Amino acid sequence: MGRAPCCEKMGMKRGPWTPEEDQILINYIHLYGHSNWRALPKHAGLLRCGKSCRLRWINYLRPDIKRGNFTPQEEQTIINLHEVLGNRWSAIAAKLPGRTDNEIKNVWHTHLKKRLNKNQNSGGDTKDINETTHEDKESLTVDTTSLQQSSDSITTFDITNNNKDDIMSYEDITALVDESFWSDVVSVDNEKNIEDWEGLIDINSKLNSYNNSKLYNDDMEFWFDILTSSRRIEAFSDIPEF
DNA sequence: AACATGGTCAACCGCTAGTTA
DNA sequence: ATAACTAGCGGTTGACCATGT
Repeated sequence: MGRAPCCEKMGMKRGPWTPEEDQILINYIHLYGHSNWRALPKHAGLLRCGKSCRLRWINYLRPDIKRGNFTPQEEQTIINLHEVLGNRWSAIAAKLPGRTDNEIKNVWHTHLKKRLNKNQNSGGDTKDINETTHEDKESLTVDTTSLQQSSDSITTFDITNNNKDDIMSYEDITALVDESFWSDVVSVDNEKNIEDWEGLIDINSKLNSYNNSKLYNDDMEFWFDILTSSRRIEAFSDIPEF
């Protein structure tokens, strides 16, 4: 695959955007949209590369951007989604209207990660998913408060083993994350109940596949299987470290 | 007041996936 | 089938600011 030539080689401007540049970009996008980022700066008369324009628009100039501090609910949502999705900032951002992946990433690295580490050291129960233990995998709780923009109610998906008969359905899990995201990585028929593929999942073989980077070249597919199948598998301690 | 240190965040870099010719 | 190209993503950097010494 080829690579687009770097903007600095084209004599493009870099660094912080000026209010004038912002205005030019806003005006242009309002008039013509942004169907082609690469051509946009040229047409708009900006000495920036398309990448830079796109980033500026998405992270700062978009009219639906929500500025200001994150609410405790938003922070909790990030923490919970991060536990499920990992560093998929764009997927997390999709669940936080008005927030950008860059912003969420920054908040995570500057606030939330430290807070979690603190909690961890003081006996807290929230851990990085890469370090999750058997017990952790059995008690992942996802608070989707902010997923429901039009509702004040809190919907919580509890996939603990407190109720072993209550299998988390595929629909439950897909409700947690962006549909398009899951449709990309899950190859199971949507109509099937999770129980239909009980027995098909063998954790060890999946781990082998994962390690071979053949079938599980996407971490989320791997974790999706782990999250769903772990409800059924007693001997989680057999999972090798990787 | 001057300097050091740490936190924050906008922007850049390098890569991959998807699309098109 | 392949190469060229673009959009988008996540990791990283560095400038700026606040706070501490």
